Amino acid sequence: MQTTLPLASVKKLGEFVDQDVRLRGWLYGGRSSGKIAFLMIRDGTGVVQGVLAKSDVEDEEMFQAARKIPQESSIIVAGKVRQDDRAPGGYELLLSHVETYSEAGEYPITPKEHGQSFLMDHRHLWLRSRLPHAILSIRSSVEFALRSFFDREGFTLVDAPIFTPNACEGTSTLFQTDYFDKQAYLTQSGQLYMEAAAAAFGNVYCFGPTFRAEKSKTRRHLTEFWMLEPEMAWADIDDVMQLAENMIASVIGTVLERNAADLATLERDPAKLEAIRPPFPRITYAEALEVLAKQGKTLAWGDDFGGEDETIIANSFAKPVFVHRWPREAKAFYMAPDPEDDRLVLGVDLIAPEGYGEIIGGGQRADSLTYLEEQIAAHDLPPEAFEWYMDLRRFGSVPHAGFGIGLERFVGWICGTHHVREVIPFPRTMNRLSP
RNA sequence: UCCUCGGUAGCUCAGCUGGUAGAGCAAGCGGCUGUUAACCGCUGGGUCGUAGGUUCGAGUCCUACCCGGGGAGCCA
Repeated sequence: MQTTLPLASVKKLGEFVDQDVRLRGWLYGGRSSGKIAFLMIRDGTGVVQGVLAKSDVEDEEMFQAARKIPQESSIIVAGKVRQDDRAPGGYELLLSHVETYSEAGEYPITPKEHGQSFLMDHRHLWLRSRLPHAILSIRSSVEFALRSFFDREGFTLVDAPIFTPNACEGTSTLFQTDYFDKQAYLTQSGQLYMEAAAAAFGNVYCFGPTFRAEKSKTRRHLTEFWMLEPEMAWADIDDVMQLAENMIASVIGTVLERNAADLATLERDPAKLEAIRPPFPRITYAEALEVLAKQGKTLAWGDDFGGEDETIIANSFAKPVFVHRWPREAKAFYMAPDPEDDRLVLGVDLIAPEGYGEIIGGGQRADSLTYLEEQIAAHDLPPEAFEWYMDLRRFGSVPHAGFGIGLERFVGWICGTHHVREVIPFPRTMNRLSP
């Protein structure tokens, strides 16, 4: 074949209309009749229909061979790009040459329906299919948009460690591992490290995998998930809410701009995302209890919300909703006390619309050394594990605040997926460690 | 850990009050010049999750266990 032909990609076919090009990819599927064959060719950037007419190819042998190429074989083709409304995507390739680089065995994922479990067992192959491809493309945009947003806002990326020496919020949900002659744990959160970094750089964030050994089997849980955690020095709970809503609006704007085709593949209505503009509603924990009571769901003061409660609250608003000022017992030891009500701490959660639940948790951190010492004792935590953390209050303590956003819940909401395992390339859940 | 639903061909499933295994798709062969999860014909394909039990006879009923889906608690 003529290797001098320009190499095209499916995404850029529009630049080669009426030209002969080469394309390298995989056979996604196809149909054929006696004298014409349609090959769906996938190259990673998209899928294009190749049309192979018996009269157009170099010899009949190539036509007969091309009809029988097994699904997902890697192929190199040549042909003329043509605009045609009959083709999905608007362009098709009038093939003159089809060459198999590596013939595939019997491919397990067929065009018919499969169960979740079967597909996840073949996740390494399932990634090639349209829906996972669209979802993971959006995930890539979200990560890009998050980093861009924080970079524009003047935040410094400071990577937090994955191995941590001590159980900071109880051991039951931590993965334990041997670390030479000691025990180590996989990180649950980079927050305490970000508090240290904020005193060095001002505004910082970390972004990486975190681990929870919770035996949770729900559509919102993974044992390994990605979390982005910004932390700001000289900041309070209101700064947290403002940063969070600007971040979410910015990311959604990027996805709407870059991934319109992916959202269409997922049949996700962009109008629901276009409506997500700041400011988001802000209600206190006490007000949230009233919202629930009006819907006939009465909770005692101090109770945390279940998944169903979060959905009721979310459905009462058109946008994501902040719930702030929580009972001290419901939140972690490092939360700053509310100066106006000592039963409360300055924590804030953001509940996503449409039942996607809590996607952000954060708040203002306690900056008083004596208050923190009391809280560590009250929570029965080993004080020696927090010596370095207490140093942050001994050497120039400032009001500071931050939050963590769960990437998979965020992407799941944007994509409208049923389960968070669909939005991470290789999910880790209680019952799945491979592929 | 608890509650709940499920495990039958490569896949998705049907299989009635117990009577000896089915469909569609996939695969293989053949046909068809505009297909969109193409269509038409033919062919091959099974330790019914595992181990016991009841019965003349178990995919079907009983017991235990294993595996998976969904949910609760906890969380992002």
